Amino acid sequence: MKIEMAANQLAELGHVTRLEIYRILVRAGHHGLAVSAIQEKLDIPGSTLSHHISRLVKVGLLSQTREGRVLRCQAQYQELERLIDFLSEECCKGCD
Amino acid sequence: MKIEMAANQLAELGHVTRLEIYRILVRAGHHGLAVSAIQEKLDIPGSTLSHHISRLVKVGLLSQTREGRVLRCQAQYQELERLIDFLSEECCKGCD
DNA sequence: AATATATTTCGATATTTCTAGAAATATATT
DNA sequence: AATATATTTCTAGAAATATCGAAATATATT
Repeated sequence: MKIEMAANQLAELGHVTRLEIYRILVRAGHHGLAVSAIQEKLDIPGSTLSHHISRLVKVGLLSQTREGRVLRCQAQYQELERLIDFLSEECCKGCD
Repeated sequence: MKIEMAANQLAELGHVTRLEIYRILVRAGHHGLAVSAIQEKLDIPGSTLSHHISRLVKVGLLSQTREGRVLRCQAQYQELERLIDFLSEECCKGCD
């Protein structure tokens, strides 16, 4: 993973509301949750929620699939894995 | 780990220069590196470097120890571990 | 086609962050 | 004490981000 990509993903996770959204979806499993279900859990305006979700989608941490009127959001687990691998890479290579 | 703490740490890592600093120190091992050594690797003004380092220190991802005129910076590995644990926690609890 | 539901886009304001030069501080050396 | 080295703090302008109401869009239902 390129460092710019890692920094972008970390920055998006580095906001309490977005991290809450992300964690809810990580816990929810591959099937994910509808935007409306997330909104019920968080109690924030739709426009704000939509803004945060779209940022997480943009950096690849979430995906969305439409089911009729409902948009379902899913955590992209393999991206989290790649990000964690990046952070751990060559950890302590020059340890004493 | 509280979510506010995790978000703060992620936000600080979510900046290319800071992530570079942090990765250099993660690779460097427990002994760490002097601020001046980091500056040589990155080629940025001292004030900018100092600003970024102090932000990483503030959220506990780095520590600093003075050795005479030199300030040595170290990655706080256990904080990274805690952060990664937070991100992975209850991962896919409701998987289908 | 009209209406209802779900979600996003727009727009505007408030706040935060980034950057780096200049000045200040801390320690070491002479 | 004077000077040199290492690093931080101060400052301020530019850029980015956060928030949310209003309007727009997409789909479903009647």
